[in-house]
Amino acid sequence: MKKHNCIVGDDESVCPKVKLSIQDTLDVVGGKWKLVLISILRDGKKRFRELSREADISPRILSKELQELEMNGLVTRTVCDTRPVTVEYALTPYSDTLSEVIIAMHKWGHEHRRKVMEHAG
Amino acid sequence: MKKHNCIVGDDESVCPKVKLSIQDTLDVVGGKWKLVLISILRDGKKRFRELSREADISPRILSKELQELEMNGLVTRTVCDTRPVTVEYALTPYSDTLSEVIIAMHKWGHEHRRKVMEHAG
DNA sequence: AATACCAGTTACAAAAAGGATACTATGAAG
DNA sequence: CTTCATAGTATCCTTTTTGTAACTGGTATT
Repeated sequence: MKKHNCIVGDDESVCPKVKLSIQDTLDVVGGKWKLVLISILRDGKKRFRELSREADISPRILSKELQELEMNGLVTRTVCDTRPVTVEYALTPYSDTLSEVIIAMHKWGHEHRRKVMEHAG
Repeated sequence: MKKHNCIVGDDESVCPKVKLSIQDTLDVVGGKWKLVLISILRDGKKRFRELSREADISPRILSKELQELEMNGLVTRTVCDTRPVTVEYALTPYSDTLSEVIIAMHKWGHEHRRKVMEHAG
């Protein structure tokens, strides 16, 4: 399956815009953790260990995910002059553009859980 | 990292609702293909090979993804009495509840691409 | 010096996802 | 009988993702 790197001049019938846009989004915030991390950071900036605990994610994965989010301009990493040194991760203004996505997923997950539970109970 | 199977009685500070809801959503439509397939099916029902071609996804993966979507009540599978037999996949009414998610991701991906391109160009 | 906390990194293993190819089974067309 | 199209499945392999545990390096506390 080839990469969808068809920025321009692509055959619309084979690689329609909607499919492309969704894949673009998934490239940036897809995977198991990125949207979870962003949703946690919406409560305010957090330090590395705090994020690790709150998301229940190991330091290795967390480090990688945060680097990718930083590279995509969604979070900032700030080293604080405390002892011991702490590092704060915060959302950028650009990450606000993801609000609709996160709110929609939050709402859907909530409703879906309700429906699954009432079906089970 | 433990499963987030805390349906009730969970410690809100460790497993807040937003994180949980998003993880619930990802459990159902996370991964590389499910939202892409749903977005394609929003144009109307498709047969197996059509989906395979349009999404550029191999039959093995497509089969697995469609089964999972069917199990979660998001698509229906209909065997048609044609020769050779064809199978139609279509969205269920319940899948409409994902519209906000899909539209939000579509919009974000589109805008993000615009921004990345203007920054590169 | 021993201990502990912070922010990671390294090394390794396991699991999940993805992909290529070939194959089944059915039925029609040539 | 061969070829083609349908919808998958089976097998094998590679890549990606995720996880565990231990470890570095810096600073402070006891």
